[in-house]
Amino acid sequence: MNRKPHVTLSDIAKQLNVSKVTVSKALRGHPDISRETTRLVKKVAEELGYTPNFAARNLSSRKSNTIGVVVPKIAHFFFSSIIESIYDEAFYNNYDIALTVSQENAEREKKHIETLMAMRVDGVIVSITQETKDSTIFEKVLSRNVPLVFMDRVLQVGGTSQVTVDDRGGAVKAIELAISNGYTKIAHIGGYKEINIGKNRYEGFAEAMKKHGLPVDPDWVIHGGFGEDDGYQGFMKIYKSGKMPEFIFAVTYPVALGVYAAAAEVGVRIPEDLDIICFGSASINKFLKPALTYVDQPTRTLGKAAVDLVIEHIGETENYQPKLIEVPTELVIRDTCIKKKSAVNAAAK
Amino acid sequence: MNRKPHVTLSDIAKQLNVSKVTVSKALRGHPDISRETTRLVKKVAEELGYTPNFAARNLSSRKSNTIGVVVPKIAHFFFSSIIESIYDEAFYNNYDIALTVSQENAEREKKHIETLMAMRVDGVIVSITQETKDSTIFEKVLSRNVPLVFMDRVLQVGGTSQVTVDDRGGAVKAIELAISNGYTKIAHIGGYKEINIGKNRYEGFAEAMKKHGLPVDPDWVIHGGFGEDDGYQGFMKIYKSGKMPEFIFAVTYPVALGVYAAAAEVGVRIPEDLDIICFGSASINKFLKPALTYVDQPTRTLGKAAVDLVIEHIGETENYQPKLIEVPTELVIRDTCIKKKSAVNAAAK
DNA sequence: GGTCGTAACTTGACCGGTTACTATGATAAA
DNA sequence: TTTATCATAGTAACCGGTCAAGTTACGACC
Repeated sequence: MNRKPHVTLSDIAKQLNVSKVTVSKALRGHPDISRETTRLVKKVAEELGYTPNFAARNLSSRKSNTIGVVVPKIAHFFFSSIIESIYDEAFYNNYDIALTVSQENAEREKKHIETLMAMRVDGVIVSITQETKDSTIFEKVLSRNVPLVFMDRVLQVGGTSQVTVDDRGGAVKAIELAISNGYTKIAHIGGYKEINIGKNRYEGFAEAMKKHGLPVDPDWVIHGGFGEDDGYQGFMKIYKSGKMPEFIFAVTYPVALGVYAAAAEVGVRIPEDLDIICFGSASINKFLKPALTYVDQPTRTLGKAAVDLVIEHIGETENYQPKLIEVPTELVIRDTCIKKKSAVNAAAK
Repeated sequence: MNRKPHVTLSDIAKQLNVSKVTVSKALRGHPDISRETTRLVKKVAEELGYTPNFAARNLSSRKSNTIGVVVPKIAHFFFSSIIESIYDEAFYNNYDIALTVSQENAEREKKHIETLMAMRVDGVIVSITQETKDSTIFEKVLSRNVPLVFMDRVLQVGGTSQVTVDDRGGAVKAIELAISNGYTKIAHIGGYKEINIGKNRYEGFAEAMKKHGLPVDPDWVIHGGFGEDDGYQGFMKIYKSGKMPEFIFAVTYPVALGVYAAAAEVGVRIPEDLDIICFGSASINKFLKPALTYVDQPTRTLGKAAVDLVIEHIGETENYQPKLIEVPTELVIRDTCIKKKSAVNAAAK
């Protein structure tokens, strides 16, 4: 296999005795060039095995036709399905995606965003890490006039658009379902309060409790991360406190799984001894026993909306108005968060 | 927010009254430039908020420092965890990753590879789709002298390196475990035979059966895809045939899940009525009831090996020797594929 | 004093496209 | 016949870097 330098526009031009501009225009279907010439150019390009050089194209046209994406995790249903929808929507709109994964690490997130800037992506979609606090890197993106859209996990930075889930409303729905099923001793294993999804889900929980005149026991409100281990630890903390709630509202699906694991370990039965509901789901939920009742987040809608939003902003050369899109949630009833058995009689509610 | 054109090397150069080459070299830590000048350049670069332009860099240096990756799926544990390890290893070696997802669609796969070529990625890692048959696009990659490494799912194309799993050996281990547990009526819900993982797992199955003098019933060997639905259909096909095996060897984890779903639907209990083992796992396996006993594929090893291999090939300017790496599997025992309880019951079935 | 080596820069070309103008011949309008 | 217009194509500059090959100043060495 001998080194075959890449075919360029000039190679095609030489072959046809035209200028490279003609070739460039022909390949892009520019009306300047006649049907016949265009046909010839395309034919020769094919024969020679021409492959455009994106670096050259991006450099001279000052756009990359690429949207940068930064997500905290990839091996989780929520994000991987969002990513699939982002790819689909970008593909449909003829954009490329530059995907990066921060692994819930703020420093890595910053590096990735710098790389995306260096790639001169036309826009950026970010779902921040659990630990992201510093907004300077995002302000830098904005100051460069690069459209920035936060998705699901957002940071308050002026001028950015957001696509979020109705976390507060979803949490209220979840708690009200629990209450309507006769539960009063309700705990919440939540995420960090510093991040919107943690904060809003907690607030929805608190709001619903208050509205129904139920006390919120501080020992029954745990704040931590969004992973399985956080759920495990959260449960154990509550368990060891000695007083058990009847019901847990978990901030994410992995957290709920952590609760399952911990409960199994200490012999607490779900849903008999402890019932549960959570935010988000996974493709395997139907195989879980008991399958979790959950607040569904429409991942496809989220991804599509985020892409559409950046593209819209890319179109607007001048000062665009940031948009805040909030997509509604839906309760999906499965095997948990069912009518409380011992309280069936007292279900005069 | 007013349009602020990007800061370039020349901007920094002007400010310091040096040439842009000096700036370029300084930023790269080239020994040509004095400590003092380098310090100054970096300081001004920082002040001005310089961000390199990768397109320009790639164009003039003729390399992108990027590895292209094409996978068929992303929302599945196997691939998403491989991808995480690919990112980690690339990050460690200072390479960027351009990730694309073919969605098991050969045409899309081809398009993605063309995009990667246009990006002039330094190397490509591919896990082909279920339906990929045509190898011309891959030959095109090779003819361009771009290192190509197939990962897990491979196509036989001369000159490519491969990182695969010991599918055949893993299948043999799985079947022998079943046999040692007393099973003789063993079915296989397999993948397409045209693709290595489907072919080799099937062959391992057949080899083990033959070795132990067990018959392979053609009705008990199903070939299809690698998804949950394929498992569901596969089970139903066997179930409707009227004669049930005691044991199923599923080609992938999702296929096994499909079997779970189908079995539950028709009231076949796992593992009592029908026992099962599969290739691959998922993070939620421990929550599955019964948790699947499986042939573990070391995803982190796969991803890392693939990246190391491309990088190695990128290093070698001249004709490199393709390498075939096969990583071993391991049996992980959980709740299925356990000792057969009663040969009488099973036989009476 | 002349030659050489070296540290520290600079010059100019080039990577492979795109873009804004310019040029040419043919045809239509005046 | 002259001028305006249009369809087609060409020219030259530029995008923001990198690379190879100079250039300059200065001390060392014989």
